[in-house]
Amino acid sequence: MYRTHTCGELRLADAGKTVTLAGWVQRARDLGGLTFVDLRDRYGITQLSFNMERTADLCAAARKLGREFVVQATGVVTERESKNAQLPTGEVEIVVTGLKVLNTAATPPFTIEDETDGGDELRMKYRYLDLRRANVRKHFELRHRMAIEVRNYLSAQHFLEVETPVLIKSTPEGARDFVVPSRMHQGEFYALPQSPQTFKQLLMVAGFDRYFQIVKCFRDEDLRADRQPEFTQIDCEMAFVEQEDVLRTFEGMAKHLSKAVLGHESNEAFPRMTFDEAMRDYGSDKPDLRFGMRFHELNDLAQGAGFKVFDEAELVVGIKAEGCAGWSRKQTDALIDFVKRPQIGATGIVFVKWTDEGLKSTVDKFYTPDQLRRWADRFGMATGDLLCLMAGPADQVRKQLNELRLHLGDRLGLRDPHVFKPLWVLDFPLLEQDEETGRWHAMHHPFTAPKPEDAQKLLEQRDLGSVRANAYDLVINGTEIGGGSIRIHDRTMQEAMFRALGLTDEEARHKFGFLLDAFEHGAPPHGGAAFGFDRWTALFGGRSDIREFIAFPKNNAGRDVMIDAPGRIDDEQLKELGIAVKG
RNA sequence: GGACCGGUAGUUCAGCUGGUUAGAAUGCCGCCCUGUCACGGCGGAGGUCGCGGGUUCGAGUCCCGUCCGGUCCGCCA
Repeated sequence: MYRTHTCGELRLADAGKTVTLAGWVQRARDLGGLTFVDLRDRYGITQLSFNMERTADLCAAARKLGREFVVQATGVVTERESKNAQLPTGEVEIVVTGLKVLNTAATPPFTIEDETDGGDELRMKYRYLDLRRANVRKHFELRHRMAIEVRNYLSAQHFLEVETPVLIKSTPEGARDFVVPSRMHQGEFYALPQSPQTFKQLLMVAGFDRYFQIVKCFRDEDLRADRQPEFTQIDCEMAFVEQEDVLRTFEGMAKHLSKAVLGHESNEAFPRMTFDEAMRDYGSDKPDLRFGMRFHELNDLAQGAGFKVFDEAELVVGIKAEGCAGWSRKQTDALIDFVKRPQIGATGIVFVKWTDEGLKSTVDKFYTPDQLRRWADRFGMATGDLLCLMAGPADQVRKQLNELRLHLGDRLGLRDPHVFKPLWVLDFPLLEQDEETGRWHAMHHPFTAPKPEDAQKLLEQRDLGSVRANAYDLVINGTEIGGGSIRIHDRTMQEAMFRALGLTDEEARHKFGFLLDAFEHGAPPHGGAAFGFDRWTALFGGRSDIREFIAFPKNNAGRDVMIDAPGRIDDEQLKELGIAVKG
């Protein structure tokens, strides 16, 4: 037997017991006649004590222990002469009577401590050492609790967990697929699923009624701090439901997770906003509602005064930064620099500040104090506030002002990671048009049903841009946590959708014939949702980088720097697969 | 595909408008120390300044290219 107890459980009440512990050497402190060793495992740290007078040989051995050696120690639990209140086990120590080195260890390249000296690159290369750190491990404990509670909730709601295949067929709609060559069918490829979408719909046709799965999904697209090529989704589908049923079910799940995992309890219904409202009031389809700064449009009050930038703009819109009227020229210039960066690409900001001397703007020569007064009224402005106004093409300027709003939220400390503000965004457009090619793309995915009142437009392929979908996103703190829709369950409608997306009937049959066929065999009305499990966990963990919550993540170039993947394969393997690689 | 930030000791970093032997902290090694817990004291080793080219009397420092890491835009049905 390697151990009788873990390193986190012994207390004063255990004094006198003879125990055996096993773990890693966190640190050894050699005081000359006395040596202390902090022994660490997943559960905590327990101090081992060695005394030169009583057990000289053991003490000598303890002095030779290096950091991260794996050792087994037997001894008597003893009350400490000087206690450590910082440690749960701090009142006791093990007076060691037997010590065995189970394995030595090279000096680690960074310290295994909460405040490590290791940079990201090293931490990822030696991820197995990084994961020894308590504050990294706690991310996985959180992830575990989240998964357990998702299962608890959904199971109680009669959802059935079903596994769907990972080797499927490429359907190049939307994201790029990862493909896997087939040895038995040379020249043919499987694809890894971007989501189990069609399979879960088929499970509805199968009459499973309610399905879920915590499942890996794959998308061959560029990475971000919150985007990995393989990620985990809480994937759900329900039969015989309308949008309201789905929203209620998953609002319930979000509240359950919040309560069970974070201890936050609330009976308040999540606020709801249509896509159009979100874009108009926040310039984003995922507004961060932890703070205000709602957009207000000023075309009617600001145009026609001879200020060309405003007069010629499609939209004049602004936000109010409370208490920022005292900002210096340098500070406001920094905001202008921020929005002028190529990533945002705005041309500038017009400021209006309300100080003790009254309203003052950077465009005073075009507007009377009375006019500025009317602007101020629209924003509910008070002394000390600062207005930031931007103008330009509507879509563009909304997007730019959204960036400025989030930036100001950060600067003013209004985005507290421990405050959670959920929001349902509803009524997304079914389709969006590619500006260059003029082609229509599904905004959510091609299985999303149009709103019943817009269904005729889709069937007749007219006015496609105005077709709304029964699609919804769950947004928390400005992060898209998940989304879903009521699906098409009718062959004719699904064919109309594929046609709108520019697929010929033949292409549609070739790619999705199995689904179209299934719709002719008694497909029930159904709908569902999917949630980004990594993102949700990171959010509850107060972080925005999902890599911190994935045991072995990829770097920003899609590489696993620990195992050095992707890598080349042998010529022999290539030959078996019938694949020739250039270069 | 694009923009920006970074790369100097095992590690985290400093190194000014170019200047002679490139520093600190920590880690590591050695010696000392009987109540430490970030133990303490003394001593020591440790560097192709990512790589290549250029400018210059002289480059860690300036310029060009390149590689690596990170953030973002595009992309992500």
